[in-house]
Amino acid sequence: MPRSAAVKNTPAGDGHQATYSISQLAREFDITPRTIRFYEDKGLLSPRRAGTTRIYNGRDRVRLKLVLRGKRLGFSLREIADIIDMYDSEPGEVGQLEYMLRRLEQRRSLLQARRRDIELTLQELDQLESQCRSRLSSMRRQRVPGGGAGSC
Amino acid sequence: MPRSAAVKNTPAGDGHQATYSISQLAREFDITPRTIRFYEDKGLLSPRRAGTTRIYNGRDRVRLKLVLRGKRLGFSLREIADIIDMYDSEPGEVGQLEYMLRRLEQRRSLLQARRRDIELTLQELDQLESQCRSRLSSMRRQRVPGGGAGSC
DNA sequence: CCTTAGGTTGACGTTTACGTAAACGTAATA
DNA sequence: TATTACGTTTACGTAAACGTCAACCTAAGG
Repeated sequence: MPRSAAVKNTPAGDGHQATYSISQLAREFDITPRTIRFYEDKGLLSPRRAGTTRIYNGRDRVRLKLVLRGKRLGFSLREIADIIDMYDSEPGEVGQLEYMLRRLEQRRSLLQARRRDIELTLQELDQLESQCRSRLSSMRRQRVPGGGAGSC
Repeated sequence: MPRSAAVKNTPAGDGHQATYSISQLAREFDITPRTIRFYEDKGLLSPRRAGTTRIYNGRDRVRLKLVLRGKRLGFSLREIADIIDMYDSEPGEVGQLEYMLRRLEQRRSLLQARRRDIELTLQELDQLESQCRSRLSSMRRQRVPGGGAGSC
């Protein structure tokens, strides 16, 4: 045997899903195993166990991805847990479904507001950049046009 | 005199800018005075003083607005300080300007990535919502169509 | 004069999201 | 057999971003 069955176990054509070790996922998403265990402690993940060792499947991996995306968007782990749980909650009764619809609507408007924030900021970056460029070109017209880094 | 010159001092037509007390700003942006002082402590604000009392002008208010927008976008106060300082930094030399252009470009791509995250999430919300709705309608077709809240 | 409504500076407490280290088990490899 | 690489739990440490007092000053109003 070569010395590593790593990267992805049982990706074969049979019924088994691909599985991952904690450090494989950590490497893939550039976080530490500690972080992944911490997320599990907060109820965001619940991988299978082989004895004491954690084994993650494709669904676990997707959940982790969602967690990290939520973090990039500035949500707390508690909020993320709430959101993710909506993804794979069983239907339940009518009241539950209506409640969920209301919460989805809240999320939507919040995300739209955030997107608006981003677009405003991007516009301001554009302004700053053009100011920068015009200053630069006016400076270059006046003095030492050959300076700067990379010219040597 | 009525008992409050509050809301906005000297908004008149002379040279003075509008000024604000700390609690006025706190109310306007729905944060506490403590938060505003904390931001000052971190170098994000530097209002004028009348004796010991802080007095904020229009520019201070705009800075605070930018801080809060940065927070909504998930930036740390240190990052926000770095960004905001670019807004009103004096031109400086060519190297500085080029450095600033590179940082602007980094910010831009980061914000674009975040916007992409948001759009993905919004799409998923759409999917969830339509799943919800179809389940709801199929449930209503089968049983007690007159239920729910607000019907009494 | 006393209260009330605002302002100030410490200073310690709290929550979140991990980092870091100790102490241990296990399986493959030199 | 000893090392190396990976895994585990438990526990304490920490940085960020405030909250929450306490103790004080100060101008306006009844």
